[in-house]
This record gives sequence, C-alpha cells and structure tokens, in this order.
Amino acid sequence: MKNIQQGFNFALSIDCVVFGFDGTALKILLIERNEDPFKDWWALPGNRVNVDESVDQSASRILKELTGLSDVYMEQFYTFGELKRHPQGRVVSVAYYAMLRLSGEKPLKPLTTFARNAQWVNVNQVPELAFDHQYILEKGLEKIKRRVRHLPLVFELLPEKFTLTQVQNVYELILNKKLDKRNFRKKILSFKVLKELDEKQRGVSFRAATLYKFDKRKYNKLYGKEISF
Amino acid sequence: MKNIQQGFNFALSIDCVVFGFDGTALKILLIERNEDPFKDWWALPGNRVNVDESVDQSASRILKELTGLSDVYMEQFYTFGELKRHPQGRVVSVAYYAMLRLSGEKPLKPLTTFARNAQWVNVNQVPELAFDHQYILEKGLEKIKRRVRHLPLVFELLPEKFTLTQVQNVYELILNKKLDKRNFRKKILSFKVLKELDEKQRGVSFRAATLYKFDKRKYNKLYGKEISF
DNA sequence: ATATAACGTGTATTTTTTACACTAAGTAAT
DNA sequence: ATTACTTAGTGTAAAAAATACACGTTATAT
Repeated sequence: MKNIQQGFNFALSIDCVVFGFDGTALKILLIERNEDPFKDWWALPGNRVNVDESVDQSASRILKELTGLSDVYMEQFYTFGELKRHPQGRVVSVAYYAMLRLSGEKPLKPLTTFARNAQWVNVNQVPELAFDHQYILEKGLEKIKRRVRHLPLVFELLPEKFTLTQVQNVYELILNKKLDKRNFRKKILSFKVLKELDEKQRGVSFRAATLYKFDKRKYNKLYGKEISF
Repeated sequence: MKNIQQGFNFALSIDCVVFGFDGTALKILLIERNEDPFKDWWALPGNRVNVDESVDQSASRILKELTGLSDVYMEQFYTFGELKRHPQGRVVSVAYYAMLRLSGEKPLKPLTTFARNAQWVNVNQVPELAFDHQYILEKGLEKIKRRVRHLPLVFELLPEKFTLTQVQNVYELILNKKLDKRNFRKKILSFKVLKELDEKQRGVSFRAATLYKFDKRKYNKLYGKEISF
C-alpha cells in the first residue's frame, strides 16, 4: 500500500468538453448531476480518475460511462489546479476536449447513476454549470479555436462524407466568423487532403452538392502532424 | 480530514523545463538528485505539490526552492499521467516551461537538500534523465517552438536591453533554423513593439549594435494576447 | 414550365514572404 | 594614422498567399 505515504492525498478528475456538430449548430455535451455536490446541476461530463488507469485511459472510460460513446477523438488541453475548485477536498482536474460526429442514431445513455441525463446544448446557450466548469468550457473553446487552425480537427465533427459547405460551416461556427466561399474552397482544396467522391448529397431539397472524404493517410504523409488551415 | 475519503490517493508533482539564454546557447536547468529514487541522477527541477497550494503556486515555490530563483515566467504545458512513471506510487506530474534571462550574477543555490546541485546545460547536450523527464523535456521543447511564434516569449530570455541580432539568435536557437537577417528585422520591427534606445552595446570588440527594449504595454494594447512572430 | 435555393466557379488587387549582397562603423593591432 | 577585421545596418525585386468580389448552373418542388 504505497499510496498511504504522505503526499498521496490528492484526488484527480477528468472533465471533458465534448463538441458535436449536428449539421447546423456547434453543440457541447452536458450531464445533469444526480449526486451531491451540485446535485441537479448541469456539468461537463467528468469523474474521478482511478488509481490504476492512466489519465488518457481514464478520459476515454469516463466519457464512455457518461454517454455510452467510445472511440471518440480526445485531447488533453489543460489541468485545473486551483485550491477551492471542489467542495469535497483537493481535486485537481485534467481537462480534455473531444469531438464527434453527431448523427441522430447515437443515443446518449449514461451507464452510471450519478448522471441522470446527458444532453447536447448549443455552445452559446449553456446554462450555469457546476464547479468551475464554466471556466473550463471557455478555456476549451479558446483552445480549439487555435488548434483547429493547425490540425484537421473539423473532420472529427463531420460525417465520413461531407460537402465543402459543411466544412465551411464548421469552421465558421468554431472561429465565430464568416468566411468567403470561394477563398475557403480554394484554400481547403489546396491542401490536397480532401478526396472528391463520385457521389452527391441525397435527400436535400434543391441542388445536391458533391461529397468529399478526408484522406487521413495522405494528410499524415504530406504534413506529419501540423498544417495551417 | 476530508481527504481520507476514497479517491484521495494520488500524489501530484510539478516538473519544470526551465530555459535560459546566456548570450550564445539555449540552456535548460537540471538538478542532481540527492535522494532516492534516482539518487545521483540528473533530473528536471520538480517536486510534490502540497495539498494547500494551487498548482501554479506550487510551480513557483518549487522552482524557487530548487534554484533560488523567483519571479520567473512560467506556463503550464502538459500533464503527464501514465501509470508507471514514478516508482513510488501514483504520481501525476503537471509540467511547466519557464524562461529567464541568464546573467552571470544569478547564482543557483538549491534551498533544499534533495537536490545537491543545479546546473545549466546546453539543450542539445542533455544527459540521461530520471523518471520520464527526457520525454517531458522533448514535449516542452516542441511546445515552446510553437508558442514562440504566437507569444513574445523570447524577451523573457533576453536582458532588458538587447540587440536585434540577439533576438534573432534566440529565435534561431529555439526554432533550430537559420533566419535571414534583413527579413527578420523587417518582420520583428513591423510589430511595433520594440523601442529603439539611444544607446549602444558596450564592451564588445568591433562595432556596437543599437539596443532595443520590448514595450510590453504597447504589445498588450496592440495585440491583447496573441501575435504571429 | 417555372420558381427556388443552394452549388460551383475565376480574376484582379493587395499583402506577405522570400531571396539576395554590399557599404558603414567601430575596434584592435601595427 | 593606417590597416585589417568583424559585425551592424540597409533595399529591392520576384514569388506566393490572401483578399475582395458576382453570376450562371443545377437539382428540386410546385
């Protein structure tokens, strides 16, 4: 029982800022807490890290338990270690952002009882949140605004096949500004990582757009890890 | 004694990647450990976080204890939470990078006994390090390579008054590539945050260069927080 | 057939980035 | 004082990237 030694008296938690795109709006995932502290409050999905799992593993597990979602793109972005952030003691929280394609078929089912409910809410219609989660959310948003310019994160938010207009919409929502259509297309295509498909959108009123796929292999080959969108 | 509850069995530590510039080379600070585990090994300056201090406070305290240095520019960059990274139990480490002007006058005096010695070593002549510190160092280096392009970090490494050639040298060392002198000057001056002084270098053989100061007020006013060096 | 709404495209202008080499100024040695 | 040496300091032309801007095309719905 090594951990009984002095100094082993912190709790570690994970909090996730989970972004989703439903074709129209940028959403984040919130849970409704079913336990104290902050019972009945909305909060970022999060929980304690177990002592026998790595922090990255823990993040995946926690997201899965609270939402039923697995294989989600996640990345650590900051650790929140202020003194009074948790009323039950010294809890330091490692925050992750996550991104996923939001298709109607994926129901959100918390696999644990401490969250009674999980729900997508529009990024700019977030209610008051438990703990310092408001702050963590803001930092997460700032972070992806920057990261989205250097990493092909937006494709995590889009379905496998997407139109260029959808890509542009996601960028506009994240960066929170309008982009010029022609210039945007010129630029995104200039990276040569989108594969034009022999296929059009289906089920839309009005003219259907061409579908594209993100070519991950080509991206890795061309850019290693970084780029400038 | 809230922290006796289940879950409060992590230790938290801070590790610092401290960069210094001595006018010629980019250095990082290492300590020689005087205690187990890894007694006699070189390591990044770091130690346990106390339960009654914030993570940021802890980082400053620890750096001060190990080196005698205070008021150093520090920023958190990643949290290392793998399972087996510490032989004595579950220790999760929050890593910071730090930057400071390395002038001869500042002697390094560890104020604690667990480090027997603190020393600046050239970034590309680092010996084998304790724990996962090699890895943390690499990540720290990657991080500042990116951050230095968006934040005026280099001025933390330089003396208050510096020449443009010195600025260029620091950028070249961090980015690890040669820059064109005329283009560099054009660009750095175009930001309008360097104030040309009525003063020249002293004590150099050969022609003395004009000294400049970084105008922090102007930087904040013009750019808020970000820029693209 | 017609109205509708989003699709998809090109060019000219401005701005930014890159490439490139010599003279000026101060120090040190003779 | 002359000379040799070393770093400081400067401009321009070409290429590349970013920006501004508008209309004919196409599939759908009525």
